[in-house]
Amino acid sequence: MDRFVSHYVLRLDAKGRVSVPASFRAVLARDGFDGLYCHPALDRPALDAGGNALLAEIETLISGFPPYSEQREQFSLALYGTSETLKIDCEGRVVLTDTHKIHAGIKDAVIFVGLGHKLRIWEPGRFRAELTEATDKVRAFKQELGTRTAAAKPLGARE
Amino acid sequence: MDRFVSHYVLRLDAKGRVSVPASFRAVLARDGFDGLYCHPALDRPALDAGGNALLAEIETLISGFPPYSEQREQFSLALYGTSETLKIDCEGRVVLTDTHKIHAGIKDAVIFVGLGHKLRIWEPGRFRAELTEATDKVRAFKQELGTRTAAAKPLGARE
DNA sequence: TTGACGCCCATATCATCCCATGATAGCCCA
DNA sequence: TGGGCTATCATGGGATGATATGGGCGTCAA
Repeated sequence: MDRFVSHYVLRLDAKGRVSVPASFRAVLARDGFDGLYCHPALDRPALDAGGNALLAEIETLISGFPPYSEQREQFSLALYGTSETLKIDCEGRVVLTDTHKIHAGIKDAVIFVGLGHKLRIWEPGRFRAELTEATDKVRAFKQELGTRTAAAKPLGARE
Repeated sequence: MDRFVSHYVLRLDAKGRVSVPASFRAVLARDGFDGLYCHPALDRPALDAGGNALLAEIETLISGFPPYSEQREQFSLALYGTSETLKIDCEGRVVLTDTHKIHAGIKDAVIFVGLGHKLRIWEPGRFRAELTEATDKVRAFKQELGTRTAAAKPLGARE
């Protein structure tokens, strides 16, 4: 498997360490990235993390703005400036920074959520709220898609 | 055969394992996917499962939204974040996660239903209810189609 | 010194692997 | 055509290994 899939609840130990799920470590290893690149999500109380695929996405986003433009500076700061490359110890654990933990409201447990090319780290309670909301919206969108498809032309999306 | 067809009732054993029907395993093998990709169906108490064909469908859907867009984030979360790649042991069995079993109301038996490019996993009782309802709708639609067809031209739509 | 961090080892739980058994269906041969 | 054999498949249980997690110790820097 070459993408981050599924979600896992993991607990922080007394030293603040948390295991990165084995399947995610496997994706990172395949991606060729040593460590875990991590930054606060732009508009959520969560952390985005990943490897080279995430870095490439960020690079693409930033290079889309003209050099020295205000937006480029701001996105560089928000994405590069606040990020960390966490080391993964030989048991597969990382230590989140205090800044990141505060941003996501993380105390003694986290949820790692696979989003395909990257993963997201949540405080478990907040994740459940987010998931409910996303599920509702996706469901509504699917209904709309279904009725539209039936009435007009197919969109290429089946089912 | 390169698609999932027919349906099979299988029972979970004491460890929660359930055999994937041999014919479905054959389709997965031909598809080149190792394991069984599985996620909760968006608007039904059932699970959608499959291999590369299903993943490709999801990938196509998600990549249709721009990076960092709200919809992309929600679809990634609802589809990738809630999915699992189940391993198939050498006897052809998988273990469903508790979350998935709860979503589908699965206890000690399941029914695997082929849907062509993917398959769906139901608790048998709920499947029968769904089947009854679907049959009624199809029958009504067919009647409607018949009267319309008699008056005008055929639509080419099957089923 | 003290605290943070990296490295090492210990352990319990759970998943995976491996082998065994019973049932069924398809095949071969008389 | 009928009977027996065999391959395939679903199912069951024990053993082994991986993984998450906890804690000890040394090192480096403030």
